[in-house]
Amino acid sequence: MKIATWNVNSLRVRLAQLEEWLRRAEPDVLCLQETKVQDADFPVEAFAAQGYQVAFHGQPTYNGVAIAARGPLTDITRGLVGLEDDQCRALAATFAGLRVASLYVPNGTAVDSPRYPYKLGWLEALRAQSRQWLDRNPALVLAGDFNIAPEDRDVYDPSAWEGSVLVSAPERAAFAALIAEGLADALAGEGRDYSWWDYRAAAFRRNQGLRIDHILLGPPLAANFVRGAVDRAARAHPRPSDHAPVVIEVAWPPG
DNA sequence: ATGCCGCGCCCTGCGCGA
Repeated sequence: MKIATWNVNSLRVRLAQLEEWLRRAEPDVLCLQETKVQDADFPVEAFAAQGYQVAFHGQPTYNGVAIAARGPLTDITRGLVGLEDDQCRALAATFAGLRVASLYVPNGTAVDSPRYPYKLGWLEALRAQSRQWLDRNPALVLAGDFNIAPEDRDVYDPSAWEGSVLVSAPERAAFAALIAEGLADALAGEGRDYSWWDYRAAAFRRNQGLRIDHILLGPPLAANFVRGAVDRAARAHPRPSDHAPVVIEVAWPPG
């Protein structure tokens, strides 16, 4: 079972790349973020042509999440329980016995921005929602753009980033609280790599990146983790997203 | 210190991203 997540930074702009990438990477389930497409305009046929069923939760201009899978997606839910949010940032569905969530955690903008407490509140709602999901089905996958670099080794220049948004202590504490619910950061060990590089200042060429896109696994999936990696080739593509896909394999169903 | 780039949608400049 191949599980992937990719912040595409506009599905419309990246659709041809994504179609090519699906043929090459062959994920069984793919979580997308920053689709920036409202539901009426979602390119369902492009996915169907490659055998993928889709669920999506989008709005014009900003945000937008989706899940594509090689099989039926059931029990689709939008948003997070207990959180009023007019931004389309969370979508969950059940596929092949897995509970899969595609997540676009708010950026926060800066630690002194009004969007920063919104980010921390959003993360607390995600933690509470994850507790519920795990209690219902421990085969949980949280995949997406978390907009948090969990440790200094996930940052190309930790001293330059110290205390700023994406690395600040409260954000890292919120990430740790998610993990403490019983989730494993799939690429915390082997395969650990940056997942985002700024478009500006030739950041990708200079490998000035951050690891902010993550796949978190519930216990039965973490126990059957096989391998994982960041697909840097996608970031090297002409006119790329600023994020690269994260792809993992788990032995699922087990045995 | 700022912009460096890229996206969307219209204020084709500006907000936003990370």
